[in-house]
Amino acid sequence: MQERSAALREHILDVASDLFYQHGVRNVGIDRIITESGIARMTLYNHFKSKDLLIQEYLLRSSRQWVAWYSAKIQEASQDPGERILAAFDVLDGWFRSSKFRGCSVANASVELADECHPVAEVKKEYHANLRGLFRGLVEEAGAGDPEEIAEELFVLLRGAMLSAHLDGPEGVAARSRRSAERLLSAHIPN
Amino acid sequence: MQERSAALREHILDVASDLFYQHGVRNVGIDRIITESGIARMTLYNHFKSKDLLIQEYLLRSSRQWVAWYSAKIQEASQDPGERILAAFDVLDGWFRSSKFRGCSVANASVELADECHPVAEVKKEYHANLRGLFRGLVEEAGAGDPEEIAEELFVLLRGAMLSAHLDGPEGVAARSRRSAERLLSAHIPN
DNA sequence: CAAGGAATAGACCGACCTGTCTATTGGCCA
DNA sequence: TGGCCAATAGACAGGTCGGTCTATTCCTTG
Repeated sequence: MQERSAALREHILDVASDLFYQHGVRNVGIDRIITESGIARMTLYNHFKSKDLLIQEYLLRSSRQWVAWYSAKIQEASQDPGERILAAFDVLDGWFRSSKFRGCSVANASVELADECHPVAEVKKEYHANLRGLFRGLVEEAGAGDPEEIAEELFVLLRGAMLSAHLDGPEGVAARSRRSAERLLSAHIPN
Repeated sequence: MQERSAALREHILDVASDLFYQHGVRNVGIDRIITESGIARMTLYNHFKSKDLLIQEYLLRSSRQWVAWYSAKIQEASQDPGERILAAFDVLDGWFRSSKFRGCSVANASVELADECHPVAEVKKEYHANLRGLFRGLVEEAGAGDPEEIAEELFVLLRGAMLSAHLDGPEGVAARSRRSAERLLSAHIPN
């Protein structure tokens, strides 16, 4: 039965992901992951070749999961395309306020692993492409003037909001970013 | 003559600041600072009690210098209060494009030193207060509707722009953030 | 039951880290 | 010239890190 082995691998990745996100990839050592997941050292190294690759897998999974969650939240928030864009910022509030929130996993890891671009760079690329695509889709649906431009402006706004909520706390950040988005859009759709 | 000692201290702080900003505070060890500044180990520890305090002093100095530079650049960019706010984003372009640019030193260090809030927290507080004050002053001068709200929105925009330029490169980021600011303001001052 | 593969505990290695200590050298002032 | 303090080079300690190796135990399947 190799399900057990696969489940164990998932468990390790779960524990590592929590620790990496909560304390940063550089502040969490292999020993801690081993201890908290209750497995043997060699079990980890049998499933993951190195810490760097473990980090890469953590980032890949968490970023994809987040984009999927974010996209779904937006979709179910509203049917109106214009409202959907604004909902993309309302939706952040709950996330920002959750005790687990600690900013963007990809951005954090990119900052922590400044020099060694190896594992993070690819994930960052895919993640940002997906997120940009999501925003572009929303803007195109809403039929605003220049989708590329508006989507990019909203993307920068999202980044600022995530960083602000991380560094200063969640209070009012999501609501304010929604108002910003509102104003950006109203300037783009002048009717 | 204690000038020599003070100058040496400045030199160490200069070298350490460059390294910390360029590669991250966690990715630069004491040994590297010693080697690249050409001083003895004990000289460093005679001037700075610990690496954490050296980091704190680096952040304090660099953040104050940056706010002073940013403020001056904005002041000299335009006399018109409304234009000045927009100039606050134009001005970023040169900085983003400089080869030394690697994002916001305070934000980076805050992410790197996630758990140990000791040295960074105070600096972060002062830095953000100064920057918020700067924006509030600009908005108040321009006489827009709700200075607190607008300044805060612009602040989030600035953060997003700095992070974007850091992670994705400088191309177009400053110009786009200026357009965003333009739209935010035009929505606030509807005349 | 027997065999084989995976998980286990833990010793171990070399590298790196911050910080301390010592013994020596060099420059400034009385 | 003699004395004082700071800077120097480098050894050293204690800790953490990522990663390897081994010997043992457990579980599943034939």
